[in-house]
Amino acid sequence: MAKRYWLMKTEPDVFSIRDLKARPGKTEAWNGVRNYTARNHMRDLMSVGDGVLFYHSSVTPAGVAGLAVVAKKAYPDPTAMDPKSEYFDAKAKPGINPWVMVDVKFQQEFPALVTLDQMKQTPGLEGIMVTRKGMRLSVQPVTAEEFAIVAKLGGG
DNA sequence: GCCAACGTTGGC
DNA sequence: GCCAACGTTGGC
Repeated sequence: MAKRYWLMKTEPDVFSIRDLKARPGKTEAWNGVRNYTARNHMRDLMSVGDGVLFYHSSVTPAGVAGLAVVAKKAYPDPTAMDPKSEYFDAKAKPGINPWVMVDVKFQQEFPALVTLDQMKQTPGLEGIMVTRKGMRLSVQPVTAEEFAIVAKLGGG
């Protein structure tokens, strides 16, 4: 399958690019996605080697903090079946757990955040989803061109 | 199956 | 903290 590119959002207070870098193998399971569109992107379209723009949300400024890569294709997210988890979903049962996660591996942290505002002003990024008002999808597809432009802005 | 109410996201 | 946008829920 052809390599694809993604933007994945996280609140850095919860999990940041530095947390990813500090993980064993610099790899983390991307659990807690509870939106069907985002789930479908992970389950149906993501493959090992896909590029990831690692986006920090709910901070000022928000923006892409670095690059990562998909290290394992989608598999069941156990936090959905853990009553003690904040991501628990009563609909999830063994065998019918609707939620999946992928593993994501650290590639690089940008020297400076590529901010939302910067992306809005950059030619070639007119269509990137994250700049659209009200766009809150946590796993978004980006084009190879958009990925390359953001990587370059980040100094990657 | 429609759609209003509700809850959440996330930039500002 | 505000509130627009949007996804989900649930009554009908």
